[in-house]
Amino acid sequence: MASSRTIGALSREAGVGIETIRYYERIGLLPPPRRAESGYRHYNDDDIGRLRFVKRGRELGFSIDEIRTLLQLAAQPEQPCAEADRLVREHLAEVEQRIADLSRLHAELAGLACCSERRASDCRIIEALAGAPLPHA
Amino acid sequence: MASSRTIGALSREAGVGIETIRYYERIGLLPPPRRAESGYRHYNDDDIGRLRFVKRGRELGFSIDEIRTLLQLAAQPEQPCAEADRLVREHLAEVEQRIADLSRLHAELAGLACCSERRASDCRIIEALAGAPLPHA
DNA sequence: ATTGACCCTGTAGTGGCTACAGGGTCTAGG
DNA sequence: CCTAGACCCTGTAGCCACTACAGGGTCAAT
Ligand SMILES: [Zn+2]
Ligand SMILES: [Zn+2]
Ligand SMILES: [Zn+2]
Ligand SMILES: [Zn+2]
Repeated sequence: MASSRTIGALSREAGVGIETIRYYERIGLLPPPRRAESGYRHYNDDDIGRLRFVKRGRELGFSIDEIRTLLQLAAQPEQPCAEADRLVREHLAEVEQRIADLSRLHAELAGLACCSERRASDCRIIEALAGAPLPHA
Repeated sequence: MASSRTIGALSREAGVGIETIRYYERIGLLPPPRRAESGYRHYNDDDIGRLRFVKRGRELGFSIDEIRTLLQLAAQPEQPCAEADRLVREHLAEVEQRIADLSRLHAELAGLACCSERRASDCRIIEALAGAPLPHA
């Protein structure tokens, strides 16, 4: 017995918003589901699987396009998975880059804190933004 | 002699794109500059200062709204700078949160790597996305 | 029959730019 | 004086990945 569910039920089962599901369909990430006579969408078990796949991909920070590729790879079970591996490595490098950027930012911001006793004209934060040279201590 | 420059010159001096400068003006982050009879914008030295302030703020990851607030604070030199300090702390917390999120992501992705010798049907990456339980090693 | 939960389409908004299209202006060289 | 090319103008649309309506139709229980 293949179970069938409306978009609301799918939304609850997969933990993805209704609007988001319709958006994924619109951009071709999910296939158009069967429709009842009323026009209501009806989803089967494969559809949950696919949507959960997308959700996990997003949680891992993959872009929609990267997920599109991963879905294609998953649909060709006999092909070697080298490309999936490459994609993960590439994405890992992106994440590392973002962490490095944010860490640099963090250090700069941490160096600015704690001057709330001054007037704005002497504030280190304002000075740093306005371009006054900071003492290089 | 107050020097005056067109938008192209300002763009080069501040290191901010022309389209971006016009965008900042449109959203009220920069004041509308003097105009020549031709309609060309002309900027003075204060305008460079303000634009550089904005640029540094963006480089530090502040949102446009945060920069708006910082600009207002900088314009009131007699006020105490407690609010600027609070804003920086708050922003620092945001950055820390983002780093934490990305680090979690990084760990998960790193745990997936290196299976390019297999077929897609056995690929750990595909399995992990499809929801197959990973051995908890 | 009515209520209220659910569903539909289509459009517009978010942030922070960026990229045109389709024009006008300015300046240096010939 | 004329023209080429660099520069400038406005207005609009696109990017990403959603999210939030407005204005309607459908379904199940009472
Ligand atoms: Zn990626
Ligand atoms: Zn201060
Ligand atoms: Zn912030
Ligand atoms: Zn693999």
